[in-house]
Amino acid sequence: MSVQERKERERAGRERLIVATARELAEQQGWDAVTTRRLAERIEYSQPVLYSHFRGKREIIGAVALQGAAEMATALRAATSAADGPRPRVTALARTYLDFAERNPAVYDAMFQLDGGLAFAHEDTPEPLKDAFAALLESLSEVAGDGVHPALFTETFWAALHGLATLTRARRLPPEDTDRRVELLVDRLAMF
Amino acid sequence: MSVQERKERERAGRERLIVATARELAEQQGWDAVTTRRLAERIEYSQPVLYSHFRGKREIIGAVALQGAAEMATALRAATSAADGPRPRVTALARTYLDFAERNPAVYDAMFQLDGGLAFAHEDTPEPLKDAFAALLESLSEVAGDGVHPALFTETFWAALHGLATLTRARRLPPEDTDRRVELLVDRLAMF
DNA sequence: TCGATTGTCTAGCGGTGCTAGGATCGAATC
DNA sequence: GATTCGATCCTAGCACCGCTAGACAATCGA
Repeated sequence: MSVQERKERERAGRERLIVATARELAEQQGWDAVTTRRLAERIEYSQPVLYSHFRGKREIIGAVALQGAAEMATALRAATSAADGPRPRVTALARTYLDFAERNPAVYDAMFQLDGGLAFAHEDTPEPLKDAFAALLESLSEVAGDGVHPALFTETFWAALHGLATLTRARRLPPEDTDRRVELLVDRLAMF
Repeated sequence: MSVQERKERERAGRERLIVATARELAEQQGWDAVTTRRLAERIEYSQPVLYSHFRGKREIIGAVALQGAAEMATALRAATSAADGPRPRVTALARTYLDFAERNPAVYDAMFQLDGGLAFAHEDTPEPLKDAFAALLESLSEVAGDGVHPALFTETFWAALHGLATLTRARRLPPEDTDRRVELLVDRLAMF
């Protein structure tokens, strides 16, 4: 049994290597640069090895997305638990979200822009994605306001953040005023 | 001179044909299906002809984006001018925006998701893009509220709409509650 | 009618995601 | 310790991509 176990360990390790390398390459040079050939070369295996771990490039993107979702959830919870009171919590949440998107553009793309073959807002949504949404919900439900469903409020707030994140990074919005936009968003949307 | 004029007319007509065909193909089968080969085949010319009109695929996307921006500006102005009072105007604006995005997903992608080689929020931003933003600004500046810069408010409101549009279409948000999210957004963000 | 110019096409480059089929290597058996 | 045999991996190649060089044909002005 030990031999099988070692092989499985090695296999799992290589899978992690693939995901980490894809992520690294995507952050360095963009997802367009993440070709199966380049990826294979970087992990020092041939292309077909990738396909023994993932169905295709799409699934590799999906794996990066899941990793990112878990990290984002952790970051959001760390930020909100360090803040005192509803208003600072929501502000911290928004800032942390946008900060994550800015610091990890490729991961953010994998999560929300690219097709990673993942199901969202669905029963068979992968756990990390549900948990990231839950992290948003935890801090936002307390400021949803009377008669507004917390999930609906969270979705709307999230959409606003997502819009800011993507439009800013795609150079559709000048980056200088991000803080003021966040302030406006928090002031108006959240009910303290 | 007449001969030259005729040629120029024909050339302009063919350029319109290329843009229209690219748009049609993108709406039918997605931008991935818009390959230079397929596009050339549909307009019944060879591939290199495309490159005598546009520098490359990117510029074709950009042309579709500009067309879309002009249409969106028209649609927004039509909707807002038909509404009476600030609140109905903003509601109509938001609904029309999301409706446009839903009805013309490929065009919307060309405008805001894909790289069409266009400059945004910049002095040499193409006129249709500036005008589409102006259409938003016209209706939104009256509800920005005291002490809030109209442009900043418009950017934030736009970002929220953009987030709703993209997340909904990417199946990150369930489409059923769109109207309620819009209602929430208008109620909270706009100051009547 | 001829030469020049314009316009268009064929063919091909280097790249993409993905896969079939053969070689190789290591583990289990005798 | 030799031998089988199955898992593992790689070479080679498919059809497609965006883009372009260079040959060819049609059209124009003289």
